[in-house]
Amino acid sequence: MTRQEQKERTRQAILDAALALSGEHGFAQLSLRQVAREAGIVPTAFYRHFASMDDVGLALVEQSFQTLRRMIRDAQRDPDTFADIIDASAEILVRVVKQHKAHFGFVARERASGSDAVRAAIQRELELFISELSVVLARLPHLERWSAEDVKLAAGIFVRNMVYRAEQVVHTPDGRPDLEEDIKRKARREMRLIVLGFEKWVSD
Amino acid sequence: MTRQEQKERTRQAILDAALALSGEHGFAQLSLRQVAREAGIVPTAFYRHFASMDDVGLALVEQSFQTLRRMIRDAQRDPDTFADIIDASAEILVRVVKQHKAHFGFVARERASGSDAVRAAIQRELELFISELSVVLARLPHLERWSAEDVKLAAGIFVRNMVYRAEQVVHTPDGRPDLEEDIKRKARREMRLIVLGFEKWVSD
DNA sequence: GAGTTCGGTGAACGTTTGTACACCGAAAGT
DNA sequence: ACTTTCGGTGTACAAACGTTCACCGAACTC
Repeated sequence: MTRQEQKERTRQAILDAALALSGEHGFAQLSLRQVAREAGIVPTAFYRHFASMDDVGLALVEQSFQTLRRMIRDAQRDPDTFADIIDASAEILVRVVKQHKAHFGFVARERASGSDAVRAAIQRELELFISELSVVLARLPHLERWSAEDVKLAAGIFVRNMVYRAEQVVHTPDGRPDLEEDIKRKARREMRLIVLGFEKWVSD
Repeated sequence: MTRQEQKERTRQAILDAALALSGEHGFAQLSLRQVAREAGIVPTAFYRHFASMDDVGLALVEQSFQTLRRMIRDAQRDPDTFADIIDASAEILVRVVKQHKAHFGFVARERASGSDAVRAAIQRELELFISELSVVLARLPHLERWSAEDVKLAAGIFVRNMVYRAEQVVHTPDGRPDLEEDIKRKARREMRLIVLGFEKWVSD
């Protein structure tokens, strides 16, 4: 195994360990030694990869949002998405969040409580996500004539509501399809209610 | 000074210390010794008032939501509230959150990242708040015929959006009325957009 | 006024923490 | 084949942690 491969592997082990452990008691209270132990290395070896735990946090933000982006890309390829964009969104939301509970849980938790650097990084990524959704929304029937600001406002409401429902999915125990269906149903209805406002909004 | 008075005073000092310190690095990473130091007592004296830091967290949740409740009660007394309920809500939101940044910051942070007990307590209080808002919303022109579930759905969207704007206010530096105005404006427009959907919603 | 209650004290313990340092051995560079 | 690079190791130390215990003195009870 080349040195580069091995290094990347250990780096990922640290990230995996941090992500797994942060699910139990929050990222901020992880100790460097704890993470190193879980990653199978000695504490001092940690410094060969990250300068501090804060850097690990930033790397996890990046990794988590890569997951999110992949989800969006795949969703847009799926032909079902265009049949009913709301039904498809609710479906995808629950499925993907369930698949990546650790990443989404991390983002949900650290969005409000992480270090300044981590919080800022998450905030930036979410803004980016809102911008991307704005592009999609702008093509909807009633929104063609809206100002860019208004489209972003609507996208923001959408995204924040989805973040909330994603949090719920994260905290839903596995093997409870009834609870998942309930979340999907609520998410759908919420989106529908918001969309209804679109028709009557007078953009300035 | 009676013993009871003194005890209550120290207890409050612990809560104040924990609230103030948690503003910097999050409640979970506070140490008992740190809080005791800030409160002006010796670590062991802490145990005369709380069994653990977790209990302090629960007490802070209660105190924070008392603040919120007082805000709602006062708002409903204010005659301006009924002139335009949306304008008034945005105004009150920013004013009160600014006045109690520590409490609202605590709730925002711990809502997603606190211990299970603290998170559950906050979740319960927010649900309660949504129920109360539902009662108010149910009297609005278009919502009279809605099912209880639908009213709650709408109230949930409202509250979650306000929580987000409250988070923003918490992170807004003092003495920036321009930023505050911007938040108010966005909050107003978001509420208006959501309300527009009310007229067309068909409740089942 | 004697006796009890109880909030606060101070020393002490065993852990865990972050980080420094010198060192090793295999991969990479020559 | 040599030297260099570098990810990982083991020891070490001072600091902070939660919790225990015996103890003090002023506010309470009677």
